[in-house]
Amino acid sequence: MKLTSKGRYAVMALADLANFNSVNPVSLRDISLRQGISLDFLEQIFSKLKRHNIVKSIRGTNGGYILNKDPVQIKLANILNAVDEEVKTVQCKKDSKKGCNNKTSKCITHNLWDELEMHINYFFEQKNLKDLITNTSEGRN
Amino acid sequence: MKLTSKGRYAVMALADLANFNSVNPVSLRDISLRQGISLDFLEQIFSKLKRHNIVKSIRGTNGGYILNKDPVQIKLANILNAVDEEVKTVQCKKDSKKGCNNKTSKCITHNLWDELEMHINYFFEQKNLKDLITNTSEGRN
DNA sequence: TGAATACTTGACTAAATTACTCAGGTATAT
DNA sequence: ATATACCTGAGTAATTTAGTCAAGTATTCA
Ligand code: FES
Ligand code: FES
Repeated sequence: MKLTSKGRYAVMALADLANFNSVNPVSLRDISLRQGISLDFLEQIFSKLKRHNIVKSIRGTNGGYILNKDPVQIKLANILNAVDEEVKTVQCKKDSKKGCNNKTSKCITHNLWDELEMHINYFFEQKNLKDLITNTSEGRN
Repeated sequence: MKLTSKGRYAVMALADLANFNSVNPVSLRDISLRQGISLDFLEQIFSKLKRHNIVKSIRGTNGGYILNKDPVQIKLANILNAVDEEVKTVQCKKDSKKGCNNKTSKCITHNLWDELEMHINYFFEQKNLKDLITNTSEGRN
């Protein structure tokens, strides 16, 4: 049960972006250098974040990305969903009547895993980017 | 962020075992057939469960496994820990001072992931095998 | 205008992990 | 004796992850 780099990097990069939340766009190159994340990988990630309207892009010299919404409105759930990081606790198909290993009904543990999934998703729904900025006690806002 | 088969199967198999919680041991062959899990894979899993004193084994004809404790005392956390399914939300070393990507300090998202890890582990601490047997109605204390 | 910057896109690949299988063995009941 | 069923370690195919690589396009500024 672990978080992928893609998901972690997406949040990390957006936290960086939120921290430098000035009028000026922030280039991926800067984020790459500050956070030690591969530029090419960041590009993949931001392409998805843009498609999900979490960031806006500005091309050309002095271009970069800026947040498309107020940090408080960007939930962790939105970010992770954008980069296809999904919480998956069961093997069986969600909408199918079949259970694990193609059995004809849902198994005895199915409800448990559903509960777990909800439990985790609740966390992602509660937390937003703003929480990440103000939590650092860096005294900046 | 997903649960591995090993972890899911371990819980599934123990739930099966708890359901047939008679005086007689339950063979892995039976569990394999009932739950559709590979026998060889089950043997790997039960070897670990036994090493962690979650089950007891009885060899020979009519042998099998029985629970080593009352189902209410077997927490999900114990089971998952036994089969090496660990919750891992960060990349950085837990006890090191270094952060992600070998940076000199913990990154801005570190606390968030720690919180998430605690949030998930809390779930695993709360739930036990008994919850899985007497389930059906959401009798959460 | 032209060079530099920085976003855009898709394909590709090495490394790691997962989910097993396989090939032996040992203990016990009948 | 034989069948049953636990026990152990090594090996391996399939999948996923974590990127890289290559070839663009748009914008700014000197
Ligand atoms: S987890 Fe859904 S049927 Fe087993
Ligand atoms: S998650 Fe621990 S330093 Fe980034």
